[in-house]
Order: sequence, then C-alpha cells, then structure tokens
Amino acid sequence: MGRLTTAVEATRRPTMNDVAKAAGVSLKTVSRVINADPTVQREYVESVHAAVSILGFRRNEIARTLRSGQTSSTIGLVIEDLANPFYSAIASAVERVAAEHRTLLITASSEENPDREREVLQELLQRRVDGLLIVPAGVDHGFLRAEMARGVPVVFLDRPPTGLDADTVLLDNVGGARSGVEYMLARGHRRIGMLLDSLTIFTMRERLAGARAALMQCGVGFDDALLRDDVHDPGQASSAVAAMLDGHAPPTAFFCGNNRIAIGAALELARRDHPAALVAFDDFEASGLVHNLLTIIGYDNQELGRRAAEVLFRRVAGDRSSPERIMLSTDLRHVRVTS
Amino acid sequence: MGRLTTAVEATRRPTMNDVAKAAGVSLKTVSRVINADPTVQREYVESVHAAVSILGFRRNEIARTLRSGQTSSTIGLVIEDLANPFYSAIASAVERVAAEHRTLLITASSEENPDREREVLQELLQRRVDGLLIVPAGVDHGFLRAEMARGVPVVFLDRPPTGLDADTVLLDNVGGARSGVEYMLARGHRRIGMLLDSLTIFTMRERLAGARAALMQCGVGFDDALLRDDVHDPGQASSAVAAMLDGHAPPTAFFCGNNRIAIGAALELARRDHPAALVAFDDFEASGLVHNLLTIIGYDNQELGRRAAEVLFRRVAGDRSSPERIMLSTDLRHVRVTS
DNA sequence: ATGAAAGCGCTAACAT
DNA sequence: ATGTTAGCGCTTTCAT
Repeated sequence: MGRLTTAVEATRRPTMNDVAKAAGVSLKTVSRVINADPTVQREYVESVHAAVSILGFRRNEIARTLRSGQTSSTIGLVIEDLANPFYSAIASAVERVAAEHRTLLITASSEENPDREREVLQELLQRRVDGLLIVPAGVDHGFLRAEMARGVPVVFLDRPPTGLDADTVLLDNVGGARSGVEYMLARGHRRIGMLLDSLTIFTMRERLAGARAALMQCGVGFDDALLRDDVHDPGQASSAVAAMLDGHAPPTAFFCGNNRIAIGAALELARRDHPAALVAFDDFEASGLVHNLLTIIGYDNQELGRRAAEVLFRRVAGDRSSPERIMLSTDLRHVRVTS
Repeated sequence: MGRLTTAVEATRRPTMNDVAKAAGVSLKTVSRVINADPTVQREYVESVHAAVSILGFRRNEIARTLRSGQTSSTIGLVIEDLANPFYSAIASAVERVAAEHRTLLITASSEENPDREREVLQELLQRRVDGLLIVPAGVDHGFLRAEMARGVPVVFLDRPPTGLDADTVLLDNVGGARSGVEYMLARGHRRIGMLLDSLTIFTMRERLAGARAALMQCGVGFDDALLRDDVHDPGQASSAVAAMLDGHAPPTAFFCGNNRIAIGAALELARRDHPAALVAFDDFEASGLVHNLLTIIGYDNQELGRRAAEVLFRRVAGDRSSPERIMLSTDLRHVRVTS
C-alpha cells in the first residue's frame, strides 16, 4: 500500500493557493511575499517562505505572463543554422545580453528556407516573445509590420529586411571586400579567383560588389571566368579552387566569401602545396594553421549579436525612436605575411 | 486628427473574443475553427478565417498552455557556452529533433558556473518547459528530483548527473582515449605529452584514465611530468606545448583532450616546424590544415544531441521506463598519416 | 497591512 | 453543430 501511494504518481505542482493554505495566509499575501513586496509582516514572510520550500513551490511564469499582460522575459532569435560558427557566435552574444536582462533566448533555425522562417516566426509570436532578432532568409517581411505596430520590437542582423523598415545591424561588407582585394592588388596579384556562396544572399552580393569595385578602380577589370558562386561548403570550395588552378591562366590569389570557403580553399592549396594567396571574410580559430599568405577581413564576431541585442532591449524598454541602422567596420588581419 | 489616431498607438492584440464578434459567432466556435475541429459549418469556418485574417489574430500560446495545463511545446537546453562548436553542434542537433516535434528550444549557457546553472534551470522550470537537456557543470542535481517526480523529463548529455539517477548520453571517453594512445604507442612513441582542460570536468578525467590505462598496459607507465591540465584555450595549449618541447626529454607526441587544445598544439608545432605527432579528441573542420601526423578520436558530433533529444521526447510522450544510459562509440580518424 | 473578487485568453465540461 | 459556464494560476483592482 505504502509503496503504491509513494510510487511515481505525477505529484500535482503546488500553486500559490496551496502555499497560502499551508502558511495559513491568503493567496494575495503569498503573491506579495513571492514578489518581495515590503508591506508584509515579517512573521508572514517567514511562514510563506517555509511553506514554499517545503512544498517545492515554483511560480508559474505562464500564468504570471498571461495575467500581467506583457513581458514573457523571452526573446527569439531566428538564424540559418546554429551549427555554423558564424551564427553560434551571434547566438552566444545575444544570449549573454539577454541574461543581463533576465531574459531567456529561444533560438530557431530557418535552414535558409523562407517558409520555415515564416513558420518559426509565427510560433515565436504565438508565444508572445518580448522581441525578435532575425537574420533574414530573404523573403518579404511585410507580415511583421502588424506585429511591430502592436509593440513587438524586431531587429535584423547581418542582412537587411525586405519590404519593411526596421532596426538593422550590418557589417561593412562592401568596404571590407574592397580593402581586402585592394591589398591583393597592391601585392601585385592581377588574377584573383572569387569564391562566393549563393548570390541570393545579401552579404555575398555586397562582398562581390566591393571586390569588383576594387578591381575596376585599379583598372584590372572584372573577369567572369574567375567567379564561382553557389559555393556552400569547404568541399565545394576545394573543388572550385582545383578547377581554377587546373584551368587556363590560373589565379594567383583567391577571394573567399566566408570562413568555410576559406578553409576549403586552404585545404586544396595545402594538398597541392600551391603558393596562391588568400583573402577571406570572417576570422576562424584555426586560421593560423594556413600556410599560404592569408589576409582575413575580420571583425568582432560577437559584436554583431551584442549590438543587435542591445538595440532590441532598448526597444523592449520602450524606445520608439526611428529605426536605427548600424554598420560595423571590418579590419584586415595579416595572418601569414610570407608564403 | 487622422494622422494622430493612426499614429503609432500600441494596437491591442485581437483575442478570440474579438474574432467571435467580428465573425458573428460564439467564442467557442472560433476556438473550434482555430483548432481545426471538424464539427463546424463550412460557412462559419470561412467567416472565422476571414475575421482572423482581417484582424491579424494569432492565438495566445501562453493562455492555451495555462488552461490546457500541460505542454508548452518548449524544451530547455543548458550548456556551457554556445560559442564553442562542440556545444553548438549539440544545440543544432537538439533543435532539429525539437522542430520535428513542433517544439521550440531555449538555449541557456551556464558558463561553467554551477550557480548560474542552477539559476537558469529554475528559470526554465518556471516557464514550464516540457523537458530539460543538461550538460551538467558539475554540482549536485538532487534538487531536480522533485521536478522529475512531477513529470518533467530530464536528460543529461556528455557528463553524468551527480546525486541523481536520470537518462544520460555519454561518449566512450575512456575507450576512445585508450585506443588513441595505443595507436601512438604502436607507432613507437614513448613520451606522450598530455594536454587536458580542468580535471574537474568529467570527460577530462575519463580521457586521462583511458590514456593512462593504455600507457600502463603497454608497460610504459605514466609520467606526471608529461601532464598539463587546466588548459582552457588554444593559447594555453600552445604555451604548454612550447614549455614541454623546451624542457628535458621533450615528448614526441601529444594527446589533446579536446579540439581547441588540438588547434593550439598544432599551431605551436607549425610555428616551430616540429614533427611531433598529435592525437586529439573531437574532429574539427580545419583538421586537414594540420601538417603533423594527426589522429582524431572522432564521433558523430551531432549524434550526442540527437540521441539525447530523442530520449527526451520519448519521455515527454509518456515513457516511464527506468533511466537509460547510452554510450556513443568513437573511432580513430587518421587525418595525416605521413608527417 | 491584508484580503476578496475579478479577470488575463484560452480550453474543458457540460448543456442545448 | 453550437453556445454557456467555469476555471487554469496568477496579478490587479479595490475594499477593509
């Protein structure tokens, strides 16, 4: 018998009412104690705390959020893929800022799928998050306008929104790419292979534009034969490098649109012991292992997330000034100067 | 006047009641339509949908969760640091499984701080998550027992819980380390430097034990002078390697407790053009850039998160069988065979 | 300083 | 097939 009753029976979770009964006070007094309202007798405070601890009471945030109307102390971050270090750096920085505001972070991956992105945004809005941070997968975000009007702050990172005016934090993609390519040109390179992910991605278009601008300004011109887009991973980057090196008039340098492309390119060069130079967007921890001349177009990769989160929490706190556009500058990091 | 009233006024969010009025039906009919209850006249279904779309109604999940009692369709993952690729791989895999269950993921970093870990767990429980996945930072988790009895499933990953019996998914740290070191011994290495993060971390103790077992079994014995623990990042790993190589009777090989240590060690060897061999836990994307003989003690780094999440959702679905202990095997990956 | 009553937005139980 | 009533666990009036 005893064993039966003490066995795994889903013990009902104690509510404030249970605590009130146990402590011999009213429900409201419990609420006051839980919320550290100073207008409660010390005696009551103590007995409530005792009851809380005995019963294992834990306030139901769901109920609190519903009644008090507004803040769920939760924000949502929509990115492409948490496994990619670029995005996990953003998530990590956002989470840190959120913690300072006693807010939890829901991370959701869109997997570059606009439909999935929309779905995930709906789910986040249904949960009444206090705000949204979005690395847009590129569709129209007009459907968020109504939510924003209802007071849900939305901040875009890394890529601007489409069909919507909202706070946005971007990198200086054009400037970074331009100065990286200018550096290659200054070192005498004239044939620079361009390795980019899909040009449907805003950052890739911008980086290509910056690179092109440098080439044009220097009078070298832009050779379409040296461009490979839709390079999604290191393996494809390696193949692209291999193909270009095996072709006519191979490049003497490569511009890599992101760090995974840089790793793939460096691997192929290492395999061939080829001396081509590399200039690449995004730093990565193992960059020092590259034996070729390597110039990184770098930036503080936590700053993107941090700045965006800061803007978001300013909005959550009530700031209704017009949308902010922040552009983070990049710098050249000469990882390996001699090849 | 018109401009004033249409200006940014926090439009109240429409409720089911508003929809009901707009559609000329009862609240409950709206609820039925929203929940796709088939017992509603087509005519009503249509007018409700119309009202929903005109008003921009979005069901309040907070209210639904409160009333229907149980599932918030949210789970929590507590890790050390989202910026570390080891953890972001876990988070990514968990998120994928969660999405299959139409569940969102709250990620929270403990930053290796037991107090923070506890805080974060409290906050997650207050939000009534459907379940918890924890990479424990190493304190006593007995306080979770009451929650588990109340039906909140908890699964531990990468490290076992303390003071609690619960589902746990681990890597074969001992076996992996042992076979890695055995391989080095078979290649003739007798002085193997050991680079590990803090030995307060379960995985580090296990990996050390495995390495030690291989050394003892082979009759080489364990030399404390070759052990460096508390190696937290690549920089410290580089320094440790430098110090050992500059000392008496330097190692001819290094055992690296994780991938960040491996990167630091490889960097130092590359700087010196030193031929020491490396054997390292965890694969990393840039491992191919290492020029030394490199053997990786690898595993499917998404599997840890995936398996743990699968167990969790089985529990959420009601499985009350006794706690499961899953151990994932490792394999040796010979990244660079000739040095 | 404390408590009683109402109600957040929704769903469950029970009519009709 | 539809509506009415009650109530999830809490906070917010408003009394006392």
